[in-house]
Amino acid sequence: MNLFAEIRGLVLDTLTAMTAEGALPAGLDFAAVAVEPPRDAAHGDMATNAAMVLAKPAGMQPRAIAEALAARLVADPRIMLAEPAGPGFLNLRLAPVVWQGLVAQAITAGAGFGRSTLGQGQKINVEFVSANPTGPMHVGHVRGAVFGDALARLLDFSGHAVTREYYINDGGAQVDVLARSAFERYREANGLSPEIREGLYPGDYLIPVGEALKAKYGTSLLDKPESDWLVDVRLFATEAMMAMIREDLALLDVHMDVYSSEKALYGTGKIEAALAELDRQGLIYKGVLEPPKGKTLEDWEPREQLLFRSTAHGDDVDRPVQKSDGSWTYFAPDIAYHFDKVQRGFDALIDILGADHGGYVKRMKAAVAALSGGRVPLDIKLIQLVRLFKNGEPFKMSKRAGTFVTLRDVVEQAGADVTRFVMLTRKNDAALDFDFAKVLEQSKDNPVFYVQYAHARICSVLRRARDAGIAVDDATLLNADLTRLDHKAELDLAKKIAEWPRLVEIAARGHEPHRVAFYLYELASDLHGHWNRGNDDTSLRFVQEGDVAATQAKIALARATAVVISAGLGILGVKPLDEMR
RNA sequence: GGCCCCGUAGCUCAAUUGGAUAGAGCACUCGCCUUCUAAGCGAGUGGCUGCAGGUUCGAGUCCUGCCGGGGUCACCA
Repeated sequence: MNLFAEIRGLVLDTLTAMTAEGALPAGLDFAAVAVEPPRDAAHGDMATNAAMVLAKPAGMQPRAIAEALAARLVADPRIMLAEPAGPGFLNLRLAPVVWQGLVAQAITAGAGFGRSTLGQGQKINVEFVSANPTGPMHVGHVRGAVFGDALARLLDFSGHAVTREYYINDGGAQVDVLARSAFERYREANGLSPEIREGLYPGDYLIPVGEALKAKYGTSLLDKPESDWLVDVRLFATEAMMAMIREDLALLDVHMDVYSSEKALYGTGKIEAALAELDRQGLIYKGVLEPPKGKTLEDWEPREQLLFRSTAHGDDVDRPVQKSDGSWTYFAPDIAYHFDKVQRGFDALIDILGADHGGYVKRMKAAVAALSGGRVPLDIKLIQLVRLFKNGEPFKMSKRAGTFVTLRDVVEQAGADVTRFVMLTRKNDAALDFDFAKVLEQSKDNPVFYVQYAHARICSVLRRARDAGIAVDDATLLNADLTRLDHKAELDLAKKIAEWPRLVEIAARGHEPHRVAFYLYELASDLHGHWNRGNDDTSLRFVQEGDVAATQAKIALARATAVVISAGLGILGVKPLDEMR
């Protein structure tokens, strides 16, 4: 239940009534009327812009509308005060009983508090990671994996039917390289010295693949030409890599619903079908592209290629779908793949790509726009890179894989929860510094710890109350006399909790999970602040000696805070802690 | 050169999708532990939101043009 939406409903009803009474001209559009928390708490609990938005179309002074609206709103028991302010805002102050009731709502809803029906069950596909199956996940994949998974959780929480999907890039030349690299390890397993030539993958992670190949094929492949073993070894090695990738992702608690293979699109007619659909729309033609301006390519030569008229849907130039040797470009099967997603009935698609793929965005959007008849929106989130540090020094590590920091390295150093949280404390399109020393620091400088500590403190209070023989189970708390929560500091904390359902919707609408992390930090800050107020004013402590009723009311507030922290961390994929140890 | 992203306090970043006097943390200054966890809290200092125009009741946010940083640019995925 979004309290802001509820009050907006009240405002709209009131405006409608005013129209009926002739206090407002008929036919006004209320769509732009908003009810929001004001930036400055001194302005009240909520503010509506109704008077400003309606002044011009109504041909009235904002002030006059605001005053008329205010006079009617205060008749509602939820509205304690309504006063026009500034250029025409109407500031609202809500009755304490609203906030007290909200505490009960949060406890009742528990982990589901803030769940929204915003998505209306809309089917939405989140494609992320989609790394080449040629080795373990490395640090560059971590942020995209965490972001995609958190976004999926956020969309699920806000009422969407989410599918997490991984597109296996197993159709290109790099999986042939993988096969040859694995074959050398297979020779090595048979006692021969491997020839890891330039361009092959040198990583140790292929040694067990070579041994597995030996277990399966013995020595039978050793003397055969590549053409005899390439297909089998490639399949074997690719599957081994995918198994490893799944394990890596599981370390971060990331689990895909669907794995789609690029290679599987070849030979099925799906690529041809997708291009035929584009062709039917007159978007496929043979042509020669202009050389890129301002950049000299020595080996440039005019080439006639099969092109997709992506410029018809907002791209800057048309894009080749076929190489000069007649084989498909990477783009062609990806078009087919997105066509497949459209045909599977998704209402919206999201792709999460590295920022270095920014040049790919327009053409993919163009393809989806054409193939779905403009019905299915595609949002592409570009993930900026992560710079690793340790105590402020650039961090390089190369144990297992030889040349790069792996996902496993990061998780083993920092832990999954810390890694996930930190990766989500920045907008996706801003670069992020990840310092192994700082993220493990146990101080308020570290947002992960800070939020966890707030949750642990609340659990500590609950334990203390139980030790004192006070019942604090949810059912009891719901029956507590919440009107005892009458102090401004307590109501302020309840107000922060009230923002949660609204924040979920804003974050979900914008595909911006980082907002959850920032909100949790603010909520934790409010909790810590309130906690310390108990130092000076013992009447604000959660546990009140000799007053069970007051204790239960105050602990209900603490419990509601914990519920929100827990729900928020759930979206980030981080486990709340009951104690800090 | 084209396109995309970024530019906000000394530093790292937010800013409720166009709202009121632009907010946090760090750093700096000053306070708070016989106390439900001081692993914390409070107060203060700090801004021409890169620059210049435009749109409107109102712009960090939208539009145009510059400046600076990053990414990317036909037969790589």
